[in-house]
Amino acid sequence: MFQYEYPHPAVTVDITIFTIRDNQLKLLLIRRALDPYRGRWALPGGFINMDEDLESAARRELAEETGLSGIYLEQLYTYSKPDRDPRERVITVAYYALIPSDKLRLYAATDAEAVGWFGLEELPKLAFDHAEIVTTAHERLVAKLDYSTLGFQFLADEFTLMELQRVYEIILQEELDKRNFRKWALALDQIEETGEQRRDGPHRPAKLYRVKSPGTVAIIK
Amino acid sequence: MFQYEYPHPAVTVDITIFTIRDNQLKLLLIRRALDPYRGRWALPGGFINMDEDLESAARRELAEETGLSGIYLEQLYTYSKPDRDPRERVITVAYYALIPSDKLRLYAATDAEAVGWFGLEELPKLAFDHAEIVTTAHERLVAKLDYSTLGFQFLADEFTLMELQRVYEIILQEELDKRNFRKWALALDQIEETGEQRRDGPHRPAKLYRVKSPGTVAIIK
DNA sequence: TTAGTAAGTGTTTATATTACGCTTACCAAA
DNA sequence: TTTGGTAAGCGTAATATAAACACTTACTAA
Repeated sequence: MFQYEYPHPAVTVDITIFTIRDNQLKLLLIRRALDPYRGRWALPGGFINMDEDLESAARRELAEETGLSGIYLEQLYTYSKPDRDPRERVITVAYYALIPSDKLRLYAATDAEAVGWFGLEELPKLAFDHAEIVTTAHERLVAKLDYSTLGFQFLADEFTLMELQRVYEIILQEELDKRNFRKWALALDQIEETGEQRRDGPHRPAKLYRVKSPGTVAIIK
Repeated sequence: MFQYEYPHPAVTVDITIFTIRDNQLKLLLIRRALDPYRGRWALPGGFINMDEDLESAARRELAEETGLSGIYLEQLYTYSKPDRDPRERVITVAYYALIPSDKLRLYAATDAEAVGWFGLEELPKLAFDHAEIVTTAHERLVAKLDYSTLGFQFLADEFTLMELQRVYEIILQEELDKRNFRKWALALDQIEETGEQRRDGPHRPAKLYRVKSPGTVAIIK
């Protein structure tokens, strides 16, 4: 038992994990095995430990669900409506993470009976205020694509310019001009040729690129 | 006494309150009357109540320090290093607020023995991790000036274009071209003439403007 | 009437963004 | 070995946006 002179809220982290799969922007949901909202789909997350900061807690949860570390992760917003959890006062700090398409493999964690990737247009009804969190995370992702190199985080270490363009087209939901896109991407001075090529079908092979400083997201413009 | 099965952190809000005064961007600090960091300057803030959400708590603190309500307030970031407060585990949700220069009058709150406005170049040593919070708040303010109408929040209900330009010059720390600035400001379609003028010194009177939707901050571009 | 002050106003130039089609390298089937 | 199909790769002209730049106007005070 833990006692305090004044009441304290519980604090959780919840993570909106995005990836690109099947030419769609998808996010990871778990089906809750426990009350409240048992059986309902929800964002992965959980209570923080007293000796870890919030980002560590988010990375711990991320690793539990996906087995991945070293993933791009950013704090999104803190949600605090007094009645957002029926059990007790719970404040949640939301994060969002971006996973390269080639890295995704899922682990079922103990507090979830199922786990799955959902397109944004086909989301089930979510537990708590998670639908609101997802909307905010999506807005942030779309906005930040414009003025940062966030989009590169969806790609493997080596990628073609066409793969990069597809990431942008899928997230922005619009077709982009090939020549303008390539001009723009190269002018950023954030990627470089590896010297290798990828042969992939009955056509000219594509040059492979890598980001110059992987892991870091640059603000552009 | 309040008991929990698992340990819970305390949760506070801290607010970086900006205003423009004496041709400088200033922020409000209080001198702490209580331990820890007694006598040290700090951001205004305090513990949340269990029946209010974080924004309400921030507005409550803001009103206690300044007597003002209806002020622009935005959540900034949540700070969570386990040892950031020597008393116990405290997570703080930082907000920032912008106060029109004409509205500022200060009230000394009970937990502060003094209160004052400080330019960013002349900040005293701050309690906790408040220096880091101030830096982030300042970066956000500068960044957001560029793609939103945040800057208008520093002005009274009626203002001249020169006053608006001064806000931008002070925050961006650079001189702006008068004609280009006015062209830009009017093209935003966010302000309108009141029809009134302000006579102020031995020169041509300036037209007064008002924002079309006060209180709302538009994203521009 | 004159001198001083800040408000108010357009045009030109430079830079950034958008629109747009053909050639190249490779594969597979005739 | 030639031919047809496929996606990769590449440059220029048109338009839109941003930057540079100086004089006139309305008022006050001496």
